[in-house]
Amino acid sequence: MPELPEVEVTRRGIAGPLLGARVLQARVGKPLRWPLGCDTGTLTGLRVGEVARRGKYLWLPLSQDAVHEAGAGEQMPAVAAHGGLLLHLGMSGSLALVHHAPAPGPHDHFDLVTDRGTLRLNDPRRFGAVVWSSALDAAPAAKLLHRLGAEPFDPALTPEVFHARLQLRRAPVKAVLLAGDVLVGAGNIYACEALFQAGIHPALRADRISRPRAKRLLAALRSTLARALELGGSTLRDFTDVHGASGAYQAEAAVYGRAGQPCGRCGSVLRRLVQAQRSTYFCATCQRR
DNA sequence: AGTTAAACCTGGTTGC
DNA sequence: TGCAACCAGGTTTAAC
Repeated sequence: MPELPEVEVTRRGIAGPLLGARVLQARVGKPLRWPLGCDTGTLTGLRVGEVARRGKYLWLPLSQDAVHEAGAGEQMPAVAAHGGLLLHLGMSGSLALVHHAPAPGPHDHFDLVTDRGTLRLNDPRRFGAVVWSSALDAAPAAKLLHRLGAEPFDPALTPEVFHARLQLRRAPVKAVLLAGDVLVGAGNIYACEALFQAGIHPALRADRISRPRAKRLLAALRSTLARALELGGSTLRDFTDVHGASGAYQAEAAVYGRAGQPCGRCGSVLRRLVQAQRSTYFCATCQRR
């Protein structure tokens, strides 16, 4: 489900409302990809900082108040707890922010109850994750983030840098994009769409992409992700923003999920192939090796 | 070292 | 209608 646009839509939906919110309680449901890594009680009383995104991960900073609020005689930890939650929406996850949360449904696997509302993770397939980490650059968060490639809109990712990184890879360009270690954010939908827009065959080896074509691919990735963000992401089945609204990009997809339909540019029948265990959709006429 | 399968889950759709 | 097979926005881990 969630690729960079969906995760960023989610981040924008929760960052403002949750900034400065106090955690009243946390609840975990069925197991997700990894255990939370702390007792739910550890989160109680902490305040939420500025929610950030790295790739498809969200980071919710949580820290003790600067002001010591404990009354005399109350037990306080010697060192104030601070850290945060690293969240991933996996394949089918979405976050909702509601003021009066109903009883959790069968797929609601994490609640962060705050004085500004309840942040609830719904994730039928449970490939998502909510993991406590003492800092973004400490384990376990650092271990999960360190392999990630460049942010697609990072100005430091120039066409020259992108091309140079692709030159090091012999795998099909589609597989390299999905791996996320050159550039993060593009998942199956947007990798297919960007390759179509750039006119590049998905099976082309990454190291066979010329400098001009790499430049065109980077531009296509950026415009595809930016357009999806404008439309609130894509909703195939599960994804909604924090208010429950669906994305609209899927209706604009030129190739994704359209095998058997005519290409909107040339009229050829769009095709599907499997790469790295994922479906790739493409136009064999418009996309050249 | 670098690329490719297997694994984690649930549920909707397709086809016999 | 029932049931099996296949498919789905991801990514770590193990195996060639």
